[in-house]
Amino acid sequence: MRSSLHEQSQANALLRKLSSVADLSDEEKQAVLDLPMNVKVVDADTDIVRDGERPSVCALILSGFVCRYKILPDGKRQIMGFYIPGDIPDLQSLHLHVMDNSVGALVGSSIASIPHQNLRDVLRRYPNLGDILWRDALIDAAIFREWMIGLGRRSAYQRMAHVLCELQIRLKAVRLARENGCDVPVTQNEFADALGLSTVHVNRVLQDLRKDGLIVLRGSTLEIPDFGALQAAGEFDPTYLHLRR
Amino acid sequence: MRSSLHEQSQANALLRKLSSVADLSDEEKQAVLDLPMNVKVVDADTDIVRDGERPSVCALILSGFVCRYKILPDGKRQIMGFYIPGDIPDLQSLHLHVMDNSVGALVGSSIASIPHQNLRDVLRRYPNLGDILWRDALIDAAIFREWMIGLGRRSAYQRMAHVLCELQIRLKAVRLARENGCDVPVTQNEFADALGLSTVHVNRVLQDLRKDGLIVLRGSTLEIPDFGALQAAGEFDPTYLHLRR
DNA sequence: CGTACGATTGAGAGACTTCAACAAACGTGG
DNA sequence: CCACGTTTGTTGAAGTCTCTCAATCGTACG
Repeated sequence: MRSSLHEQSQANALLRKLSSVADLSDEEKQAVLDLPMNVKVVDADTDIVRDGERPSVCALILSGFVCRYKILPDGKRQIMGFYIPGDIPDLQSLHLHVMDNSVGALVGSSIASIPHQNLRDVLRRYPNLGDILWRDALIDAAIFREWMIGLGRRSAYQRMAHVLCELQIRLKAVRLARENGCDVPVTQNEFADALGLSTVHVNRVLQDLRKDGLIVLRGSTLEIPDFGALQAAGEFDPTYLHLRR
Repeated sequence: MRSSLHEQSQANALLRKLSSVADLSDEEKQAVLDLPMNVKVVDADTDIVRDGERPSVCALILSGFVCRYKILPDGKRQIMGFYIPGDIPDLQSLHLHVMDNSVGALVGSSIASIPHQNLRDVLRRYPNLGDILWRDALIDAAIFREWMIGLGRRSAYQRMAHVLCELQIRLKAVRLARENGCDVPVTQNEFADALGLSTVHVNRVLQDLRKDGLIVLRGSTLEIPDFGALQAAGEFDPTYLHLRR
């Protein structure tokens, strides 16, 4: 049997995520559940896919926390996005054969590999499902654009506030956040590489946000006492996430 | 008749573009040519789609030069990409109903509107064509990522060199560039908003690039005497454009 | 031939970086 | 369960890339 109870609960991460951006019929849901998945557990700081590779599977995140990044010739790193359970950070490999960036786990994560071929078969059979995944890829792109805006035109303080709002909302959409906070297993160094800043400056900006009472951050535990205030500080408008309702 | 000779030559812009990233069968080509298109001419500095709108058509660029941008609450602008003939800058609207950015013409341009419904019908009928457009959207996203890298981790000088390389290669892919140069109808102010810089600094960086013999730029006419040198200066690696061969 | 937009220049200011050191937290083995 | 090493966070000071302001210059077009 393809869909053991165990695998179903795993695929649910994907269903939960897809449901947060679109409607699925029961038949489509079952088709997703029937997708063959090879689960593996990866340690923190381990690559899931590497720049230049030509994957034949897609990686669905079941648990953990993952980022997309690229290392420049001079060793600098740019993190281009964070990915959470339910996300498929290398969905692009379905149509773009060579990876132009790497994907790595920030903490121990469990990852399900879905062969491209099976995915393609299902999408041909259920075109609506294809549209939903396409839509998902477009939301990914919308997030890139929003980050570009931050990198190009927002201050360090705003950028940090913005990314924390984004993570809170995205985690909440898949029920992985508390009402006024969430778990953000991202080091200051990683935030720096995501926000185009130095680690030192990230540290100072976080202190400012704390001083202003916008966040309480101890280790990876983030509390947001007043989301509206943080949102205003970061000019965060969730439209770009294209969540339903 | 849908496909008059005139319209065919227009749709060719799209075919030329799609052919630069994937293979199309004759039947698929004809399906593209048969797409109904409503052509309009827009002036420079005119919006084609606006942030917040819910378009029911996609805009195919037949001629001209277009950018995707967003205005921030404080009036700052971030340009998130340049679009050239053959591009469909608002293809996302097919699956993302609300625009989260605007698209505007930088110079007088002619734009063909293709109703979503017709596009959807063709893509259902020719799933391979759907994959090709999806692929195109993924390349768009890859360009966003590359710009993010620039904004986050590259110097102003590198960023400028990089964007000029990108434009030259993309224009060449649709036969709109000379062997060692092209026409770039972008003001220094617009480059500034694209690269996350001030106009003044763009001006100085351009002078540096000229001084170093990497570019000859008079008005909108760009000459690149030694592409390899400009490429090296901007750390430009065309992989992310996912062009064929 | 004036007007307007884009390009250019100079000078001073500011946000963020780099370097370098130290403190705290964490995990792991004895 | 403590000791120790490694990772992560914090602080200070000096430096720099890029910005802002504000004026001037060039040039295309009506």
